[in-house]
Amino acid sequence: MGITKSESFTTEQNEMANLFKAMANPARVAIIQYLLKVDSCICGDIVNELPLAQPTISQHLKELKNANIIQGTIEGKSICYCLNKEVFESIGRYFMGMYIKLDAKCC
Amino acid sequence: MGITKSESFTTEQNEMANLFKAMANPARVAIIQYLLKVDSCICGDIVNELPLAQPTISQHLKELKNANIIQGTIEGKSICYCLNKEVFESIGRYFMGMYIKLDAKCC
DNA sequence: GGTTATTATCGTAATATTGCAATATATAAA
DNA sequence: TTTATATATTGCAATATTACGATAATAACC
Repeated sequence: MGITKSESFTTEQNEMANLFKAMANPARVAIIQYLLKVDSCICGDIVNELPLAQPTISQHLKELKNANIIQGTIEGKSICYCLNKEVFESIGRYFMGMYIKLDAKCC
Repeated sequence: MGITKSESFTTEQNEMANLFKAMANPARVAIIQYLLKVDSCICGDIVNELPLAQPTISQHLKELKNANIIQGTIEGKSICYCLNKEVFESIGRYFMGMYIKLDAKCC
């Protein structure tokens, strides 16, 4: 055992879990916050900003890109990264929708 | 290494990461969705609903409770679980706030 | 007390994640 | 074409997560 039983759950449940997993690390939260502040930047900027090695940052950027949270555009010899606006809107709606649906009646 | 360098990041960044981590698993997403549907239930109901063993469900409930996503109240020999409304409001606001801050200008 | 029902904990095996050094790749500049 | 710059990939060690069987803890009921 030790492996998540993904096949036992719906595609939507797995997609939500993967989206949260992409944000479930302080370095990736910091990258998202930094991108929110500067709008867009190159990988090297983040390496200078965070106390992590370049390969580590590169790996985190890859995971954020796989989850469609950020996008990267080649610009000469560097790559320009920025946040994907739609993702944050849809996550926000997901949670606000839950909040509205939620009854105050609890145990 | 292999350990997350939590001490290198802010308390807020670690708290957000931990909150996402608590939801970064399809079983826990399914538990949250089930609780949204039924308002409240006991552990045994979730064991019947999901294809996971009782100790596994119990462990997932513990993690959700640690993250303050759910709360459990002792009711006789069983425990009644329900969602914490405030958490979903605050996460929703976090993302909607990001969406509003986000400029359309990307790379 | 003894029994049953419900949930939690312990121990463990399998797998996933994190971080980095070393190295590879790609593009621009000289 | 060599050199410098920027990012990605590989390989690995340390640690974390996932799932479950066995077992413990707790509370109601007789």
